[in-house]
Amino acid sequence: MRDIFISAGGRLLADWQQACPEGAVFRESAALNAEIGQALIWLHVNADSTASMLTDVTGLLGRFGQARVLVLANAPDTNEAVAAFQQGAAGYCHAYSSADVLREVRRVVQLGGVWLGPEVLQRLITVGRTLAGSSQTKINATLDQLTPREREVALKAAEGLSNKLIARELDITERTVKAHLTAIFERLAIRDRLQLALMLNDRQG
Amino acid sequence: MRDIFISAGGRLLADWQQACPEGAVFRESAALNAEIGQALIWLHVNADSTASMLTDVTGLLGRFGQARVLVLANAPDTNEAVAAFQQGAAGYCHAYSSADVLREVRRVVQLGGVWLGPEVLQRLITVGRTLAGSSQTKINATLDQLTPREREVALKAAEGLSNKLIARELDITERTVKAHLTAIFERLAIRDRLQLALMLNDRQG
DNA sequence: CGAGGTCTAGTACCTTGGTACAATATTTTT
DNA sequence: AAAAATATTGTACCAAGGTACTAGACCTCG
Repeated sequence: MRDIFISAGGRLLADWQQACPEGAVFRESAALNAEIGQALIWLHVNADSTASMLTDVTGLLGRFGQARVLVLANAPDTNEAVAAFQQGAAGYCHAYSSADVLREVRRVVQLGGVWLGPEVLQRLITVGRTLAGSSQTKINATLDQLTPREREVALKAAEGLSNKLIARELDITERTVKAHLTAIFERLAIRDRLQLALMLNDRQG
Repeated sequence: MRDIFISAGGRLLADWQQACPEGAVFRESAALNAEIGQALIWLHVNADSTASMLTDVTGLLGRFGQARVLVLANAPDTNEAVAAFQQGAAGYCHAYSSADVLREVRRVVQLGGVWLGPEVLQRLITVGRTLAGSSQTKINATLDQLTPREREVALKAAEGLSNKLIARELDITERTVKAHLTAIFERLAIRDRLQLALMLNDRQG
């Protein structure tokens, strides 16, 4: 797995070079255009550019689906770290980490894992899991507004089943399915089954 | 917040009673039919019934959106615990936990938190986060199969926008949007935009 | 018992989504 | 330079989704 560093400075810090002797450096993410395959992209950012960092992470992952992106922060910040992970980053660590630490990070990420520092870990447990929970209860609160039969129809529609199939599975006519759906849409104040699917399948919190 | 215990035995263990003097017991989840409001449901299960436990958790949450479900396991198992949380459980602990532990669990859950034992915690971090990561890369791999323009259309369609709106936003005709979508459906081997939304919005791993 | 909610369903109609069968221009790849 | 991929659009057509208006059967609650 190739190591690619993206740093405005355009040069490798000593520890980076020690950890990844083969690493290549680019000044900006836009400079990457070739076929890089399953690369490991180290994105070096400084504290005042969270927004652009996030854009870069999503951008890179969008362009190079096989790659994994790691963020190297000059001034690590837990909020920024959480944001980075939410964008799909595979790791977030101090830019001035020792070569030993970097090698460890590299190993974990290369094996398909995600590298988390202790503070971030703590945040992800509390925030992340709380959000997941609240998301679940939000979905239940949504379903709560519906009658039992409507719930059945709503769940099947949100899975992507057609009216015809739902009708067959519930042993009612397609017309009745439509009746339920119309009621559902009105009660939940949404337009169509796609909105319903988005409401019921959204586990982001 | 009322405490409701569901246990095949139909009686409270000593420690449960000590932790929740007001707790009511039922022999099965089906017995619950009244309006229970914001209850705390303790679901007692034994090791050989993971499947039915999960059904009960989802069932209870479906019927009582306001309630929070805790699982009490005779023989705690990490896999089962993870499964329980994925179904929306707010806690998973040993059925023979001491009253002190139960009170602590209760407090956390009541405050909107999720109670995690140390082993489960470890699992959720490694497994949970890895899955989240792989889910993200899976989405990127999906988008990778599309041309840049198709990606734009796909993302907007997955957000729930109509063809007309997508056309307006991208400043092309609705016909062109349809052309892109047809190409997208064929390449991803799916039937319609709802399947697309499910593919691109699924963050479950 | 009557009011209201739930579940069911018919007919009719309109809108949206998706496909078939094209065609043209531009860019990229070979 | 030729071939292939990409981006655009047209006309036409059919299927599916959704709404309007309506209505009977059943159940629960005051």
